[in-house]
Parts: sequence; structure tokens; C-alpha cells
Amino acid sequence: MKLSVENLVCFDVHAASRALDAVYRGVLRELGLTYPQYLVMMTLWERGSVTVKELGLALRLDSGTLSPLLKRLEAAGLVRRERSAADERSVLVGLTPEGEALEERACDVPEHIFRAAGLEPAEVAELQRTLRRVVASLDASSR
Amino acid sequence: MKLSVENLVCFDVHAASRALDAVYRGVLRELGLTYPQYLVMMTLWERGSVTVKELGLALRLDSGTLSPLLKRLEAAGLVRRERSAADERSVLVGLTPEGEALEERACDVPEHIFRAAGLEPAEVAELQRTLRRVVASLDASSR
DNA sequence: GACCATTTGATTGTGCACAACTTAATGTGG
DNA sequence: CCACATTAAGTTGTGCACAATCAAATGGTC
Repeated sequence: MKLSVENLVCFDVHAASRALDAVYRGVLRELGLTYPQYLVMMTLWERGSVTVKELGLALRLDSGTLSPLLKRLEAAGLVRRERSAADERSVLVGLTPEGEALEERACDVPEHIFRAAGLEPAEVAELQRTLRRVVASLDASSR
Repeated sequence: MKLSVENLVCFDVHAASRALDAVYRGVLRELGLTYPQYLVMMTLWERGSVTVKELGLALRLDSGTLSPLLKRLEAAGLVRRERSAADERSVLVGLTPEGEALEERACDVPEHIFRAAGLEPAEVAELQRTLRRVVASLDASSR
């Protein structure tokens, strides 16, 4: 196998990730969200109220990424943050009415992305299975 | 299909991209390179000398990303930059002796990543085919 | 109750990615 | 030859990602 940039899987994974980002950027612009912000909002729509810790576990992001991101969402009026009464170390992140209202406007985003990707549902499922195995394997070898 | 973060392919693509980054970080640390810098170096090892424009096309990166990245590689003594004599708008990027010497130390990086990913060669090829179709489809719909 | 490791977020610094803009060089139509 | 659009890099500003570090709160253990 010839060893060139184009032959590295990692290159295609990276390229796919950025290409997805670009499509999301277009779709999410009118909602005033970036892609990672959208993931956070989805998690909140789904679970209601979570700690920063739980967000980090769900999205595989650390506090160095989440703290400023959540501040921006708070500044945009979509999110509330407050220290947990039970454990003062934890910060609970919840939705404002504006944040909840945004869900309706965002509901057709996944469908849009799905069409843009141009894969059959079965292919999506297969891709997902493969990627998850890769992530699990990579995680194991990076510590 | 239930609509949760974990069910979005884009999430897995993104996660895989970052997990790959993490493994590269570990392997490339001793070479003093980041992953995007490694891609640039590979392109130079392969083609010898290219313009910034060609680098951008090959790696799908724009000048806003490449200019500071190349400056860092130049500061590290791995790369030379000079205006093309034929077209003063173009900047030719070439390797220093140190940059060329680094190839030998980097030659087993792809093998290391391949093992860390834990896929069979046939699966890698299949994954690559799928991702390329997705990228092509996404590119078409993001303009 | 005092000491100490652990947990949880926040902060700082570096680097990637991209949009928008600027500048210089090139090429083209009049 | 001259105005004009085009092209190639660079610059600036914003946001994501992560390493390293810090501070506060918590939960033992002696």
C-alpha cells in the first residue's frame, strides 16, 4: 500500500468531520448555534437538566471546552446555570423558556443532515457500528 | 428512530476524529508535531515542494489555517518558505534538511495508528469508501 | 475534629478551523 | 497602456479542543 496522505483513514475521518461541520454551520446559522452548542442543546432537550460533568461524559468534552461554551449559551439566553444545593461543587445546567422554545425550530435539523449525507439508513447504521468500534479501540490504546 | 445525541452519525464521526487526534498526539509528541502539521509534512515528503495553495487543496485547508501552521513549522526549523520567482503571489513551501530527516523517524506512525484503530484492512477500505461518498455528498449540499 | 485524597468546575495557554477582510501580483478587455 | 476583475497569502476575530493548573467542596480515616 502506497503511503500517501490520501491513503490514511484518519484523513477521511477528519475530512468527513469538517464537511459535516460545514453543513451544520449552514443549517444552524439561523438558530444562532454552532454544532457543539447544538449537541449541548439536544442533550438538554432530552434530559431536562444535567450537571456539567454529565454533559462532558455524554458528549466526550471536558470542562475547558464546556465552560466557555455554556457561558456563550447563557449569554444568548438559552441556558441557565446554578450551583447544586446538594453538592456545591456541581453546576446544574438547565433550559430557559427561550432554550426550550428553540427545540421546535431545530426539529428538522437531523433529517436535513441525513439527506445531505446521502447514505441509506442501513449504511448509516453500519458506519456507526464501525466508528464506535474504532473509538473504543482508540480509547483503549491512548492511555 | 429515537432522536438522541447518541443516534446522530455526526456525533460518532466527530468522536472518532477526536479519538484519532488523541492517539496521534501521543505518537507525534516525541516528533514535536501535531496531527495537521504531520499531514503537511507527509505531503512535503511525498511531493518535495508545493505552494500553499496546493497544500490547501490536498488537505482541504485554507490559508487562515495554513499560514500560522507553516510559520510554526518554519520556526521549528522543519520547513522553508519563499516567494515563487515565476509568480510572486505564490509561496513555495519546501523541506529543510531537518524536515527531511524527520521522515525516517515518522515512518512507523501510520502502522501504529492502524493497529490502534483495530480494524481489518478490508474494513478500513470499506470505511474509507463510505466516508468519501459522504464527504462528496456533503460538499455538494453545502453550497 | 483535623488531615488528606478525590471530585468538580473554572482558568490559562496553545493550536486548529473558518469567515471576513486586506494586500500584492497577475491577467484581461477596452 | 490602463482600469478592472481575479488569484494567492496573510491577518483578524470567533469558537472548539485539550493539557496543565488551580480552588473550592466533599468524604473518608485516623
